[in-house]
Amino acid sequence: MAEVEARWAAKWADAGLHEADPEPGRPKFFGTYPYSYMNAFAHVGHAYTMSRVDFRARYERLHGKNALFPMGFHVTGTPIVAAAHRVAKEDPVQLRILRESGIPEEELGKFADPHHWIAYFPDKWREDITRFGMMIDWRRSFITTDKNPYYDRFIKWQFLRLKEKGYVRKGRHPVIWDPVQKAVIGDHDRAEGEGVAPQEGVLLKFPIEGRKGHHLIAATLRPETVFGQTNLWVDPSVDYVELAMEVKSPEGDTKKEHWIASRECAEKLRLQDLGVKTEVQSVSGKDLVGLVVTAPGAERKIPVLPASFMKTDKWTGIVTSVPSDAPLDFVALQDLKKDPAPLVACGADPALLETVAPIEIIDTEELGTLPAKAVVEKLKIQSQKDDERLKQATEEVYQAAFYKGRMLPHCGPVAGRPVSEAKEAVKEWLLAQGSAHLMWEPESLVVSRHGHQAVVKVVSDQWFLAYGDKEWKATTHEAFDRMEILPEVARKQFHIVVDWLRDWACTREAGLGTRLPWDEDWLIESLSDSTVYMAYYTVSHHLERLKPPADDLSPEFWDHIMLGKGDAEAVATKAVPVDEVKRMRAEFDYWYPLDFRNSGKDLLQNHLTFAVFNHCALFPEEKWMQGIAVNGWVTVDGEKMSKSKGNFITLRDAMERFGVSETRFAVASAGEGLDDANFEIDVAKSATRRLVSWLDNMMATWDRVAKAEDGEERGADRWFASVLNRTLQEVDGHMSRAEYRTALKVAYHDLGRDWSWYLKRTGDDPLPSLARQHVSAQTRLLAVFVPHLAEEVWHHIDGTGSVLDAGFPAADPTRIDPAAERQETYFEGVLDDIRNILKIIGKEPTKVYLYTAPEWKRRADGAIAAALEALPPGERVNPGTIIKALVSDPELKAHTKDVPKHVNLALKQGAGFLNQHRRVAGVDETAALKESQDFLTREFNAEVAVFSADDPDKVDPAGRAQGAVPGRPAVYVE
RNA sequence: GCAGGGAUAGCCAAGCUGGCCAACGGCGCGGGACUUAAGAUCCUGUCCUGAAGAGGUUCGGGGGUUCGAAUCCCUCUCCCUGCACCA
Repeated sequence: MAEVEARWAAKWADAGLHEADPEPGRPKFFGTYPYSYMNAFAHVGHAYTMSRVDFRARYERLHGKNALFPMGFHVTGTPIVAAAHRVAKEDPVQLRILRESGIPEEELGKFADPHHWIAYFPDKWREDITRFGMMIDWRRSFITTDKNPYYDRFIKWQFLRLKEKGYVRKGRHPVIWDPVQKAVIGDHDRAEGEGVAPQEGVLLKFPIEGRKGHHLIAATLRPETVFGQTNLWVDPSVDYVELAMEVKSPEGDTKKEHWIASRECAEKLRLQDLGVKTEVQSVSGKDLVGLVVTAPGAERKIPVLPASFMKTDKWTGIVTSVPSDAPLDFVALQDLKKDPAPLVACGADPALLETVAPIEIIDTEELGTLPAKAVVEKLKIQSQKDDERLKQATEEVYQAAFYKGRMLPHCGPVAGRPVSEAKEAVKEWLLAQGSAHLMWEPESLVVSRHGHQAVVKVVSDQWFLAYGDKEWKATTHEAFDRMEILPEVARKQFHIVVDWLRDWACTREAGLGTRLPWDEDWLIESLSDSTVYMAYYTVSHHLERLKPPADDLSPEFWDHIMLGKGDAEAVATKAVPVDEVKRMRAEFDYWYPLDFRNSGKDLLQNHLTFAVFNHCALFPEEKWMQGIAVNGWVTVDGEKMSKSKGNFITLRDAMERFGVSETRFAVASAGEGLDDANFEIDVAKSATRRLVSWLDNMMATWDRVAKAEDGEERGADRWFASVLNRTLQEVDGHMSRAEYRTALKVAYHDLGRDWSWYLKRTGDDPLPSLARQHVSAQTRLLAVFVPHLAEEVWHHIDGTGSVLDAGFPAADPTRIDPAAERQETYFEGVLDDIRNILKIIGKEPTKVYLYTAPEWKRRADGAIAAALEALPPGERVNPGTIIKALVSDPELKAHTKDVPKHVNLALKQGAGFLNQHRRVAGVDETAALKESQDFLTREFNAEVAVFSADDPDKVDPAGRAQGAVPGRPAVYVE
């Protein structure tokens, strides 16, 4: 088989079979796979997803379309650069990853250079994918970033135009930041805290009594609880700092203030651009204890008390205390009241404590109005050091308060409102008063690969794609409504994503990429430079051929190619003359819009949605994307693929181990729809003998029937003709809905089984014309899945052209014959009955007698069925009425005695009766069985006699014939 | 928590516009044929009972609608995925 595959792969390459050029007037199909990131080899997951496009492209081509499937390679972003950097530093983990993917030891060093990655992996991908038989037009391939000046110009054009339309905007944006390296820490650069995002807290300012303009600051995640503040906590053993600030007021002007917070906090305030001017002095925590401050929101005087539970590197190092709703505050306060020594040690008056007590602010229903107290008592928390249980308690209080709680009447502007609303409202209210600011902190600990604890920096000149824009969203919704989405359930998901998508930070400081045309300090981020590049495929091969200076590709050039704006003459250059400009414009216009894009479901909420947004923004409606298909992850034998489990299979491994066609077969069988697909090793392994025997059988069958003439048509022939033609219709439907696994099941497994049954039924004597149709049709169906083998068979039976251009096997609807199929189903039912009897009596038969039902029962059943069908819904049959009607039928007069019994038997089956009656409609049971007598004799190795119960000469040693009913002949074996 | 999707026989997995469903198909397992043998292949069986084609109990738990429910409704339990600035 490997020989067949290699031979055809070479021939296809020579003939340029997979290259597609515009053919005006011929319908086209343009399908794409989102180019993969080039930091590793292709694995079976990639193979699964790209095979969806390959199958579809082949299917469309069989249907006569001019099908284009191009593929590029993505290198934008930081991972390659970061990985190369790690190689340079001889990071053992990184080196092991490369070694394990099969890179020879002596070449490892080359990977210290990012450029080696972007040269090496695209080559390997192309090799693997070509061998895998993907129908790709490689002339159009390219890589991203400024390493490809043409693509670079294209992306610049895209961003320039997006900006003009107001879709690229500048704004502030929090990022996870390494304060020592002074760099953003992406997920892949983290030693700890993968997936952790910045979290917004509300920074509260507490004016110190008697010191105008001086504030202690504390942060809270629950601004709605400000009404319950009773005190502040500071750590007496810590040195805080006093900062001179220039703070933005809500009105927009700046105000000079002094803030006191932890030393670590000061750095964060700087990074977050909150207005730090200078550090005035260091302030001992001890000196802060005993001060009186005004609690913002509550506008109440509260004391500053000592505690030791807070960490100076979290938020401000000062904590506002709400003992009613914060278990930790409650416990700390309890402890301090029990033993005021720490307070006294700071020289403060223990009398301060007298006025401090929890204040009810929220009715949580299940936990009452003092939820912290309730939970602390419930969990029996004794100490403020009991971290584990305090965390649990806090979580429990929050759940109860946020989702079920209501603010009590004295809570100012939010009195009576649900906590879930109050939270946001209080935040806005405090901000508007100027008594609060926003501050960010990582949700949980993040440590960079350099070993530094991350903080949050607010980038102030960050560029965004305005996916939050209402009108843009509306247009995008419209596009999704019109698109073909497979599977259909994904459409709802897309609409949801469009709704919740916010502005997207689209620029980065580091990595590879295209520079923002108007602000060259910034690089366009990888999910943003890949949204409309499918359009670039339509001309990339021309640019590679002409090799113009990159400057020829002005924004106006792209306007003309992509949008048809302006004159070809105006954008033509020496290297790109007018006729070439026209050619490219025409080619874009021919292939666009994109008909189909297939990706894994992980890209649903970012890349795929972005792509539709951007198409809507840049292109006129008729060039919007037409179709998207989404597929699930790939598991191997039901387990998630992972290097550590040792079940990670690259595409080249798979082809090496199982073979090309086998891999394609297993990948097609792996799954469909949004559920995870399962690549089964056994399926891949056993595919060899399956496919070899398929190939041999097709060839042999063809040779046998190629020139033979048809004899008389038999029931089995009509049956198989019907099944075959119905199958062709079904497969067409499944393919069009991207149900490739089902398509393969029906086209290969089911049809193959039916064909075997047909051969068996006819004693290996198929009708030659039908056999020819079968071989020809199944070969063309399988050209989608195992093209090399199908090509081999096709060449054998036809010899001209590729199977890809042989046309999708059309069903002949006139050959679909439900009666013939009913007859076969009937016959199989009889077979089952006989087998069942033999199984129960447990002996080998020597003679089998079959008696079909007498005519009068058939007539009676017709009347019963009619009566049942005429029955108004909800009413029960009255057997008496039917019996009366039947006995008055002159045709049934002779059987008056047997009618009641028959009717009762029939009605006892309930709904089953009607089904069975319909199943044998139009079947001549006696003829059907007689025709199959030879078959039955072979099958049971016994003499088989068929009689009608009406036959006066029947042989009926056991008197069974009377038991025959229509559809269920009586059986007697001896 | 929010959003979306699930729960089917030993496992995987169809069905889910209500009746043709004891429930497609695959794997696994039993029996048989072939073979010196193993493997492969083919046939056959695989919820329980049954010496005549039958009956009984099943499609996460509970309740309901209906002549009839794996399929519709309610409810409970459990599971998966996403909640982003990362390719």
